[in-house]
Amino acid sequence: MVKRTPEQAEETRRTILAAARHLFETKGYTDTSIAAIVHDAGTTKGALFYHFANKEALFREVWTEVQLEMDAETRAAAAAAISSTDPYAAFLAGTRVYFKWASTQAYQRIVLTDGRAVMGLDRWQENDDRLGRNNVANGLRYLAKQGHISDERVVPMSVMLLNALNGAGFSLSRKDPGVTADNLFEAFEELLRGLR
Amino acid sequence: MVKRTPEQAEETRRTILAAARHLFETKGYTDTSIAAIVHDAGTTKGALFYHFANKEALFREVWTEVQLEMDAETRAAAAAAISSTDPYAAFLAGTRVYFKWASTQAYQRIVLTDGRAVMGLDRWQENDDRLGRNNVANGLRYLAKQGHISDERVVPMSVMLLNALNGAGFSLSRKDPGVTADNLFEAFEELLRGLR
DNA sequence: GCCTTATCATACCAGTGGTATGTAAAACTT
DNA sequence: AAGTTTTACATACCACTGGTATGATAAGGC
Repeated sequence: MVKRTPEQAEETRRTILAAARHLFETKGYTDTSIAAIVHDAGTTKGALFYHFANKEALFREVWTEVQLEMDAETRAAAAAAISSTDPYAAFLAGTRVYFKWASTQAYQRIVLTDGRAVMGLDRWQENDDRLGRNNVANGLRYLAKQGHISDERVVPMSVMLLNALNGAGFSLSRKDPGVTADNLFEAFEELLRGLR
Repeated sequence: MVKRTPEQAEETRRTILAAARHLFETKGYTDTSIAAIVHDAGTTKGALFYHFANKEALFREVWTEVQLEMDAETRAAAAAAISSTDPYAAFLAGTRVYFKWASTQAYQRIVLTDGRAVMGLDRWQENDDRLGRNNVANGLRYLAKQGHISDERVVPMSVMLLNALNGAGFSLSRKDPGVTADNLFEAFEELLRGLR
């Protein structure tokens, strides 16, 4: 049997994506061969190259998948934490969830480490601006509207704060001595509240 | 002629390193083939694999070379800017030079982007801790000793600030609208002076 | 003057991402 | 219902890659 129903085709597509995601996460992009992916997925290269243009396109789909999951979770956390007493509350809740993601191997390898190297900087920016940084910028814009930080600081600050969180995630996962999720995030909070 | 004098051997080694550095900088690690390197260097694979264990080892030497140049320049700038009136002066002078490096294509591709992906996180950390982050940590330790920031903040802050600068470099080189080297660095300075 | 050894050059190899082609079943046409 | 087209793969193949094994030649020590 070679031809499947559309549902079956979607199924093999998802199977390939799942196998690729797992391998990209554990072994990295370059150390993951197409042969290994289709082996784990229980299919062949024919199926893979039918569903995806090439290895990089497959990676981009995995990358986007991870980013969308992160995005949804951080937005939800921020929305749920909106407070009338502390204008920083929603922003901090969102960043705390993002920080949790940035500490996972999946996010580090797929999104942060390999993502930049595999797709060029341009494509990475294009996607990351939309998903990652834009949320930070929106949060800062809200703080600016409340008068807590200055307007023209929003853009440069969003870049730096997002990257600060990425670095914090790396630091945590590498178990730097004397570093915990809590004291890292406290430091970040201090950084943020110090602004004017 | 196949055998050379030691000086000639060193020369070919340097030629290979230079060709590799140029290609890694302009085309990236994966899009640079060994064949292209030895072609540009005017030698053969035999010479390359005699002088370097493998492609990754060659890359690591290039990486270290770039990092050492950056390190020397930032240290010099910081040392030259030590001031009795402003305790932040030396630190800011050093970070300003680092920021300039972080805006160059060479540093972005070789050190920041490909570096993490090619050598694993472990090796990258190991080297980056020594060269990049350690300088930031030392600067912060100095500020802590003066009582401007708290001691236990030094480590987490050094991670976050270094990554903030990296991000700033990316942002600058991608020409984000309304972003200049000056206003980026002013934002960073504000971030730093906001600490206590 | 011989022998060892450093410094390459060349031929070769296994594995890689990617393509061309074959093929069977589903879906559409009439 | 039969025939045709198209989808969803499977298989065989290819150019190229990093890396290795082997060969060659001159330098340097004895």
